[in-house]
Amino acid sequence: MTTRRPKPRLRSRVARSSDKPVVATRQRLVDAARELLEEGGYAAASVQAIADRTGVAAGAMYRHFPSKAELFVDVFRDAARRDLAAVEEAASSQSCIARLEAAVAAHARGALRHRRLAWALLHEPVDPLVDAERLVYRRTYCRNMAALLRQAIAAGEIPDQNVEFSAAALVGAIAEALVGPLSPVAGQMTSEEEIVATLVRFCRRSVGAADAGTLRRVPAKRR
Amino acid sequence: MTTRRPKPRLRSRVARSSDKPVVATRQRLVDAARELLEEGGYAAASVQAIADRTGVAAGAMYRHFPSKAELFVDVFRDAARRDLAAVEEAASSQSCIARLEAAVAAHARGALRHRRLAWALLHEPVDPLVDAERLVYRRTYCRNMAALLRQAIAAGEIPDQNVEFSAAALVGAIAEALVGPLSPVAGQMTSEEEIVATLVRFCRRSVGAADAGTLRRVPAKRR
DNA sequence: TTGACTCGTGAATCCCGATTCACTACCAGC
DNA sequence: GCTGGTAGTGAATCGGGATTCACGAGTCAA
Repeated sequence: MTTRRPKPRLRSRVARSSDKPVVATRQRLVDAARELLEEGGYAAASVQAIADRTGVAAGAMYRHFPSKAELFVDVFRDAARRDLAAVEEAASSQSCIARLEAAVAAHARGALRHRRLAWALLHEPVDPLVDAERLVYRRTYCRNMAALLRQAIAAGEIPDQNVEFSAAALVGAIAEALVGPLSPVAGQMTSEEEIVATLVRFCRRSVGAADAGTLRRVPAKRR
Repeated sequence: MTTRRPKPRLRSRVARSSDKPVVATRQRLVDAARELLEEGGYAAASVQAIADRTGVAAGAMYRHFPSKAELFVDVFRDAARRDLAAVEEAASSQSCIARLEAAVAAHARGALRHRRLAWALLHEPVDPLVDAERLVYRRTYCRNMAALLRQAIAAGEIPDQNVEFSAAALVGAIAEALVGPLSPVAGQMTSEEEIVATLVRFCRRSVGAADAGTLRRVPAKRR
């Protein structure tokens, strides 16, 4: 009943000299959680399961996170950071739509491996705490997309439109086409590249860019 | 300890003559569940809450459904039937894309009221039992959409494309743009009609139909 | 060596919502 | 008035997963 947990008070904490990967556990917990999320969604990621996979006891988690929810905040933050970085890096091409395409493709490729994780990242509801973190990711994702759209409009490569709306719709379309439970894709298409190509084509069209590769230049202007 | 619940054995059961709405309870349970789903998602729809709203005790639910999951199967089936009916009815116009537009618009309008419900219908994960029912709805929805696309292609109104894929992407785009948690829409746009119009425009474009209203006829053919 | 601190253990506990069940209330036909 | 059947009650029970905590063990610095 007395006050346990006597304020962690993080000292300078010189790195251990031992060879065992001491720093690991916290990260290993996050990794284990991510893996479980990927394999069976939030339901499969119980504290016990996470601890088991990490190779520690259930209670150990609470040495590193005040609650399960906080652990997942980290999981989300991690995964989102990676995804956003990949997408951003991809967006460094010539024309604006090319950048948009690259971003979509990068995101798609990431989502195609780790489908469930991508879905969990975007949709699966969890603790409010985690939801808040998810929202950050979503917002960023949409905002990036919207920025690309704005540039493309300014460059006259696509018609004027409500970029926020289009961005949201794009995110939805991507998520659904790629990771929707039994997205029709799975059975029909063979190569990942084919899927990505089809998706990119869809996105291009949806924002009003000229259709195939380089053909047909849109006159710009018009909503 | 003895065997309670002595096999219901449903007799012919002549309707009661009393004036009280006896038939109601079962349906009222379904309605209450739907309302709670709409208000606070699955988390808010506990057996207790449902029973409370219905005005009965928790145990009463089990007179009508073998489990909570089965109740929700009914909820989903109900809501999905309504939505699909509305969409189907709307799809009775002249041109194929007009039908597609009408379907999208009908669905959108339904989703705009009852946002959370729409989201739950499409995305929120629940018992496997309910999930199965949801899948039926989804499949039907995608299939309808795909059928409309196929017709439009045959009629030369939109370019050839992978209809399954486009259908899935459309469903995703719609869901996200309309009911995504804090879809960017909410703040920006005023009237429901404006939202619907924007969405329809987006969908038109994404499948490759000519852009605005009647302007610009697409030559058809090309992927 | 000792004290302070960190990492970890794992059984016990807590929490919370679904489910059960003994019992009551009403109704209909005999 | 009985009897069988259905609808409903609500407290008790169950189950599963998160969280706690008393108790090591290793490790540093004084």
